[in-house]
Amino acid sequence: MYSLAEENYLKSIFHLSKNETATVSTNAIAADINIAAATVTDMLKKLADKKLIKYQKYKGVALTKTGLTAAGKIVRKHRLWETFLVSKLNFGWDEVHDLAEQLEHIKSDELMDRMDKFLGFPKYDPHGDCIPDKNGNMPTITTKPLLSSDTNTTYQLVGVSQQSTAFLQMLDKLKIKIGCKIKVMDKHIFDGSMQIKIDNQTAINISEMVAKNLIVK
Amino acid sequence: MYSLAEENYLKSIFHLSKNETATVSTNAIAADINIAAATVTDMLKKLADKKLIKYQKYKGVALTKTGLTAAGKIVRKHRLWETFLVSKLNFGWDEVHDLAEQLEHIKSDELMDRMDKFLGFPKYDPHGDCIPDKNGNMPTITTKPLLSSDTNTTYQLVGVSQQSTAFLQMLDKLKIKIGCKIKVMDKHIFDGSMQIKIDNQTAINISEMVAKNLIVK
DNA sequence: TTATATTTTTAGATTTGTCTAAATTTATAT
DNA sequence: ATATAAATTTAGACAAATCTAAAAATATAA
Repeated sequence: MYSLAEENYLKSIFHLSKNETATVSTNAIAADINIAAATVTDMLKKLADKKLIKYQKYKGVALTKTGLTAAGKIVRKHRLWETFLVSKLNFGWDEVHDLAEQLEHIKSDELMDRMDKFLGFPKYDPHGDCIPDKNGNMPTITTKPLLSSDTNTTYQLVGVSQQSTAFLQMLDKLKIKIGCKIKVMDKHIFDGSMQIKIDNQTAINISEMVAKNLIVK
Repeated sequence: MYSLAEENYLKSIFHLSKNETATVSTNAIAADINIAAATVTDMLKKLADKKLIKYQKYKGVALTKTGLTAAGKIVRKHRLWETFLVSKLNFGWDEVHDLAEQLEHIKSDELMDRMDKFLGFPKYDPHGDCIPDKNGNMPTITTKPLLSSDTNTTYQLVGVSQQSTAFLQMLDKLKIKIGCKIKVMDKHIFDGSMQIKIDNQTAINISEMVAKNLIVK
């Protein structure tokens, strides 16, 4: 088992290395978790001793296989807890981060497996991010909810994650069809809604609910 | 906010002072939370400085009003989490203690209020112990051990005063559940055992040991 | 009531995770 | 290419929570 501090470093390295394939710098970690760079250096040595990261002085770090699955398991817990808080306790999706940050450190695989089942084995958390499997592996999916997409990027609609008549009829009205091109113009933090263009037509506004259920690549 | 360690001391003092009205001894706390007596002394000074306990060297401690409600809130969280684990995630009532011991330290009143609502505002946890209200106050209810009950009277089982796995498993075998009706048919002076009917089924015999640990109203 | 045992506290040390300030290494710019 | 800036590490310190061993206070027993 890892300490609370160790888990936070692993998680930070995990998130920071997501975009770049390269190594993560000491300062980046320090800024991310709000801790002095000197402290980070100390902890990196400790994590390297435990074979959780590859670390060379002044050269930055990367997770080892062990470190990656350890981090993946923490992220899994975080995202399952967020899903629980939103879908069962009716928290807003913008209110659950700090709480999940505490809950993710609860030690029990059994608990999370039961929670997973209780929630109906969700694939995405309330922000549209993938939930890693019980071994900490991030499912390699090239598709994702439009909700977690980047502004000013064009995607293709490959599916929807909801079959209700009301939803599908709405898509018809909006001329949103499987296979169409969706360009994300703007995202509003306030209510999760976004401005999009369908096949280069005039921009329309869709709610968070809709964006969450459109699966794009 | 109190540290994890502080919360554990408060909880321990709370539980230990439950029976006796007198003060709690340093050694009793040390034994309860498995920590050296010298360490307990240090922490008692700290808690006394914060006005959470009344403490005089060599004389033992008692919770102040502030300390009592602080402890009550922790106990509330513990018992709400146990209720959640058993009633929503289908854990056995004998499996949830250690997990609740972790979860009770999550910092968020909002979370517990929502959980309380989600669970339907339960009055008792899975072991039949009262759940304190949101201000940490323990409801005062008139309950007693079945052992001190009257013959030919029907009671309702509201709790058990022992948490050992052996005991809880035995109750499962005997189909004795929290909330069930217990009619006292006969009491044997000789060995303290008694003849009872559970929910009007055929009478069974239980030992004094068992009768002592069943709390009814 | 006085010696012995038990309980509690004091004193000093350790571990973990953090800090600041100074030194060192690497990167950047002229 | 070398001076300057930025990033990183080292060194030394600190707080929280713990420990062991020894001293002091309290309780018990002959």
